[in-house]
Amino acid sequence: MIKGLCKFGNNVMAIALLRLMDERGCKPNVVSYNTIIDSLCKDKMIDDAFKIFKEMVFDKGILPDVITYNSIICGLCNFGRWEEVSKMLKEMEDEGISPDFQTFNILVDAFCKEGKVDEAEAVIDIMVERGEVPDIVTYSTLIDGYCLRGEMSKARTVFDSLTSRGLVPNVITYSSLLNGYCKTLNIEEAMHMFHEITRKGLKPDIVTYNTMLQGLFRVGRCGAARKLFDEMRAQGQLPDECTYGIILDGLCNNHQVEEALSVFHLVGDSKLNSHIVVYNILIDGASKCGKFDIARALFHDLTVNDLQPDVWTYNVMISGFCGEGLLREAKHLFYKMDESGCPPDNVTYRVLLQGYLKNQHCDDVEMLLQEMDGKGYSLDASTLSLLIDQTAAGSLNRSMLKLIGRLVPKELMETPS
DNA sequence: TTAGGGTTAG
Repeated sequence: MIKGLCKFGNNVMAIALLRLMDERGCKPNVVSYNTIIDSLCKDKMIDDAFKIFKEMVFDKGILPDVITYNSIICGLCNFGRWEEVSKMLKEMEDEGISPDFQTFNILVDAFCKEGKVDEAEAVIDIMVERGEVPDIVTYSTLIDGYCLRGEMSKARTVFDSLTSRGLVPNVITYSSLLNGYCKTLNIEEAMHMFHEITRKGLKPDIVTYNTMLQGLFRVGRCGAARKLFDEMRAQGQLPDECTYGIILDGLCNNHQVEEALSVFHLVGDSKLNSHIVVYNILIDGASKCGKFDIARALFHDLTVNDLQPDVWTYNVMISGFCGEGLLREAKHLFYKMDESGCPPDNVTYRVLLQGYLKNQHCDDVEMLLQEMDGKGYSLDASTLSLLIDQTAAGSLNRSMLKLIGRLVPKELMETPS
């Protein structure tokens, strides 16, 4: 019952049920608590999960087990709350609960997602030292980590080592490697992987198809993408919202915005079009192709269709306004997004700053830099070089250099260009 | 009667 409620995302009801159980003398055990804690962590409500955790331990005197810790550690990892992860690991050891196979896999995954493959490899070493045997998930995760960094030969080495470890790659393993090849634009090798899947008696799933489709669009092979799309449907794989996004984005990036828009209109009033991502892709595509009037119309349609713009939507629109030289409108939207409860992120600042710089709005540049400084944001390499160029050319006041210096992130200080 | 992996837009 608790699990059912959690599954439907109804954590509040699940917690209420937990309390009711307690009142009626049916004491919740560690399993009931774990179910709720895990669900809260998955719904990104990590602080609520902590509250329930504390209630379980301190009020009810129920001891957490390795599953409790794994759920919380996984939730913390997803938020990059590393210090707390270490704290929880230490707490586990203190309580005499050893991290298990899954604890290690969670850590490997977390490091790989951050591109920290060396750390992930180190975790695997510790895992082996402790007598745990890494499985296909562990290594597929590691392959993902290398793919994310574009280190395909290392990803390949891990993949090739699987058989000697007695592990059999599954469709997810293949898709991970295929994804790496697509991202590095090695479409031949990606296609080869794709064919390997069926050759090994496995079946490409929706993610495999989506990944391959995106790869084909990225290298401009729209015809091949079309053929694959037909093939996937013939194989009984139903396109999902991800497929839809990939196709719209693929068409836009291959100068086929008209085609993308006609697909969008053909889909019409369906659930597929009720997703903000779809609008973001089209608004971006239209404005990049110089059809900013269409982008504006789509942005306007959001309110009509009761869709809430997100930070991407605003960024794409602000970028579009800047590209059109409509700085006043860009600035207006920048303030409006914050008022609408959607605070600007580092991309917003980057986009608007570049717009101001390219249009020589020096006062606005300074104001924005100060705002970034106050909020702890930092500059990216390309905006920084624009700033430096314009200061050198005398179009920006040199007094701003100190402020700019504070906004240079550590990574950029270490690699002078 | 609870926990782990891959795909979507700046």
